[in-house]
Amino acid sequence: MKTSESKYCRCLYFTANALARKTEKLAQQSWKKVDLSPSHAYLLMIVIEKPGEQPGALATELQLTPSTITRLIEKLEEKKLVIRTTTGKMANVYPTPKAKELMPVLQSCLYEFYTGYCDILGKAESAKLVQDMALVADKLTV
Amino acid sequence: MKTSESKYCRCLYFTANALARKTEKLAQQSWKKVDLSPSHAYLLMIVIEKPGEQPGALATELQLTPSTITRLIEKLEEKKLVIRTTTGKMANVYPTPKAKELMPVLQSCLYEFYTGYCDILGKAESAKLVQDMALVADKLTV
DNA sequence: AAAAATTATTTGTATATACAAATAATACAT
DNA sequence: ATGTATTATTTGTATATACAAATAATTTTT
Repeated sequence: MKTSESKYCRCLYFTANALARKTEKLAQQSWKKVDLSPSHAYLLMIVIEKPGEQPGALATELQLTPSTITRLIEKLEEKKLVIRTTTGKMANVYPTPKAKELMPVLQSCLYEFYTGYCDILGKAESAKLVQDMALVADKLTV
Repeated sequence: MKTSESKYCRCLYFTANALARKTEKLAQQSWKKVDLSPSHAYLLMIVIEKPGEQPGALATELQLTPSTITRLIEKLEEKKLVIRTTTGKMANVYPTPKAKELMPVLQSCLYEFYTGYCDILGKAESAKLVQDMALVADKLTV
């Protein structure tokens, strides 16, 4: 079945969302082996790479709202993968040793995901699309 | 602020989702005046155009799951914009007169949304992107 | 230095969507 | 014709995300 048969389904809203749902599903597969959703996995990788970064900065980096970051961190904390220290109004998020040990597996999940879609779409084509989408997302930022 | 500063944020998953969130927000603006979410509005327009279509077919057309369609229909029913008739295991969804009257406004919302992003992105460029994304979504369909 | 404004984070609640199970009806096989 | 399989829809529940309000701390103004 071809994507979007209706004339109403040929617009940016529809297509962007449909593609996001498809990639979400694909990514979920790739990170299933570490029992993390893609969002949790990306956040965790950033925290491992930049220990102590603040929720607000993480929100900016991941283009999610602060409240969403709080929710993601809560779950990673439950899983003993990060800890939060609060000094004043600021919070800092650090990876636990358990998280650091997990890093190679996380990276292999990322690699698997990446090669998975490159196999289907072609490396250059998917890189181009990612770049175009990022550019458009920037332009649409109010 | 540029989209995705982290090296982890340069992949299909991240970019597709970020773009989808941006367009979702933009679309919400456009349909606010009819007090409908973009998904509800698109579904309603299809129902007006193809009265009596079944939930399963609507799910296929909108690339959403049947359960999501049920939920969307429920809300449109509450708002007296559609009615559902159930014959046997099948259901048919019809627009109410109220919905038909609303159609021109819905189309003007769609037009506003469309011209809104074309103004920012360029008509040809956005058409190209939409086409590319649809193609990729198709290829990623398992 | 006290009051007001700003900033960072969290919490309560809401929306969009999906998965899995339940339900119900039709079609198929024997 | 009866039992089995298939199909269409709905329901219960879960996830991802956001908005608005609440909280708490820092900075600015007076």
